[in-house]
Amino acid sequence: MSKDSPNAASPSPARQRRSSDQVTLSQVAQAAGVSPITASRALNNPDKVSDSARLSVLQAVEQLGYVPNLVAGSLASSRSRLIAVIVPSLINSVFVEVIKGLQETLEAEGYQILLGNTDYDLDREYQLVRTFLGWSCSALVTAGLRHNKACHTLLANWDHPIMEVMELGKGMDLNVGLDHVAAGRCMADHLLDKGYRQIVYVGARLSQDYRASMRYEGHKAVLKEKGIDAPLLELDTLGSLQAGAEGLAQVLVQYPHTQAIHFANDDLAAGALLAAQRQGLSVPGDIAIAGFNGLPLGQHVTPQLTTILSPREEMGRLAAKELIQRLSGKNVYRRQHDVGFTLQTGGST
Amino acid sequence: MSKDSPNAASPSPARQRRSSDQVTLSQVAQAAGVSPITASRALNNPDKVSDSARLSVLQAVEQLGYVPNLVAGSLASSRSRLIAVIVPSLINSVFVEVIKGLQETLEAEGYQILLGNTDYDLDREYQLVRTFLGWSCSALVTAGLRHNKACHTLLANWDHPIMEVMELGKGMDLNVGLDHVAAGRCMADHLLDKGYRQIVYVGARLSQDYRASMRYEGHKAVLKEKGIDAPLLELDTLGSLQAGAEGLAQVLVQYPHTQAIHFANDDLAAGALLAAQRQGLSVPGDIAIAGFNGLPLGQHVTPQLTTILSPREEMGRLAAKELIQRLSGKNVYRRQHDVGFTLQTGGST
DNA sequence: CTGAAAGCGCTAACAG
DNA sequence: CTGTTAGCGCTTTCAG
Repeated sequence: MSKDSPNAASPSPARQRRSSDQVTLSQVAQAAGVSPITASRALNNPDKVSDSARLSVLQAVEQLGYVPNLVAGSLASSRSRLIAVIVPSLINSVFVEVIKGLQETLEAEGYQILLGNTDYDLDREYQLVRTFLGWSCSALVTAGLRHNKACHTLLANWDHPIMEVMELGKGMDLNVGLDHVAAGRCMADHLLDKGYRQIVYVGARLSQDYRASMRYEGHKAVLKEKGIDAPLLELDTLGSLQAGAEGLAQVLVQYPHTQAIHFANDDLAAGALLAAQRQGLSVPGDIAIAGFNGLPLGQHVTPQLTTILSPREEMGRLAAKELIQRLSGKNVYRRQHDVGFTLQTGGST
Repeated sequence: MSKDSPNAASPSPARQRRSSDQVTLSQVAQAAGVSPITASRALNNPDKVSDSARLSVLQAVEQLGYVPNLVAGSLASSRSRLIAVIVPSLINSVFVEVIKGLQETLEAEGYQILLGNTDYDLDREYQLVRTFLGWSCSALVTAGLRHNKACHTLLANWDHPIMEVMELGKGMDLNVGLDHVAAGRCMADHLLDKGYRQIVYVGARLSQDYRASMRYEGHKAVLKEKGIDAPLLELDTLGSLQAGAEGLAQVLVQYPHTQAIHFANDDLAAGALLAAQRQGLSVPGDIAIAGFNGLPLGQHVTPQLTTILSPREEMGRLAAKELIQRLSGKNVYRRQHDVGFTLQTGGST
């Protein structure tokens, strides 16, 4: 009268589930002549198992072609080794470089990246965060410190590490980035040093790329301190070489006496520089051009682009290292890391 | 004498698991006054539930701040809405553009991307595939048709869609890409048309970037047909503007009579073109330069770079669409899509 | 349209 | 070092 007897007139009828043909850990254990939990330990905590047990388990794994079901493991342990990474854009190479730094460091530690793209939409970010929390991610990385209210609430109540990268400020947990206002000031200082007084700041979609507008704030502050106007030209197209060329054209029309253009990034700046070249304008003779990011491109155009170099891959690597520290139980304090930036003076100013 | 009585002297002592404070679907159901399964249906199959039930469930979700546990759902249903995407590099913007196309299409359908980077290492690819299969991914996308044997076996026995992108050929399942040999032929034809006869092909790490070497094969075949030598210069550094500049320098030394350089990609070609500019070499007067990819950069340098445009984001979008078709049960046939390429003639040749 | 029961495959907790 | 037991939170199956 065993409960499991197939013929028993038990109240619960035999209910079958479509069992996938996947090899399970129990099968491995059986083949190895140990209990499932020992097989589990042989794979996840090899030290806590005898050599002979470990060996026969590994052998059985090989033989049966066992692939661990990570979903089941995560549910049971409520740990996933999944790291959510949320960026506003993949077109902008800047974020990709941060992802690269994150990825090479995290993957080496056995973490996997779950990638989300908000397209600069904070509501989208909230949706992504919800989804990712549902995957019991071990940690979450977002580009930027700004979130909508729902997202903020959700994250504030989440008890895993949160890493906010790119900019520096009052974050939710961990923070690795640089001071964009200071970067804007730095470049403005440089342009003033060089003797330019008629300076236009050109950016693209600043309401979205608010870090670029922080740089403009720094830029403007410096000029205001000297009593100099800081006109702003905002382009409607995304930052790109093409947009930079258009930016140059618009500046020449709207502000004909301009001596220097401070572009929000190197894509725009290089686009303008190459366009100037095509039009026979001398840089910096007719007009000086500066950018931000320190993309390789800027170092290969003639004249070399004056820009501010930000350590993007390094930012990703550092963020990943901090997270790994946290996830291994160390470093429980909130931490903020300023990765800094470097003014790179080229011939374009 | 209830089994669950906390004071019962039952043989199984009360074993507690650290229950996370997470709100569960059962709690939602209870708050809504329905059974868990009805709550589940209200969220996943809204049509199969009465309006009143759906409403009270959604209300309870809101009130309790319920976040679905996707891990548990996946385990129970063995479906995950996770798509594994494996690329060989994130530095090379080409793959990022494909990812972007995939991502915008997949995310719109509620799929999430699990990102892996092999660094051009097929063993690493195998490891990633194993891990990703463990997540019960709904489908897998890899860049390229080459896998090691273990990986091939694993994938051959996997019963979910597999999409191989970038190149065209005999794939495992679905395939979206372009013919790289033909692309190489196309550019070689163009260079011959223009009257060049001393042509060097310059690539970087061709054993890794085997698609570039397929293009070289096409290039070589065309030249051989005309009885013309097709010297190859292989750089040891990764493809970049810097490497392109070095490539130019090496060609000028090793093959001083060279009339044209066919570079494996636009990064190299643009790097060479900008370097030529700095050195006062005339392009194409002193030396002609051609690339591959159709990066925006090539259209902004002077002279414009002759290149072959490949529709990368489009490739990602198409791949995603095909996968979605397959995942919704349609389109059960093996499919191959040639996205083609376009010769873009610039002033550099 | 709704519900009860039975797992998905694995690991935490406890006991030997 | 090894095993037993009981879930993780959800969805499937079957039955109303």
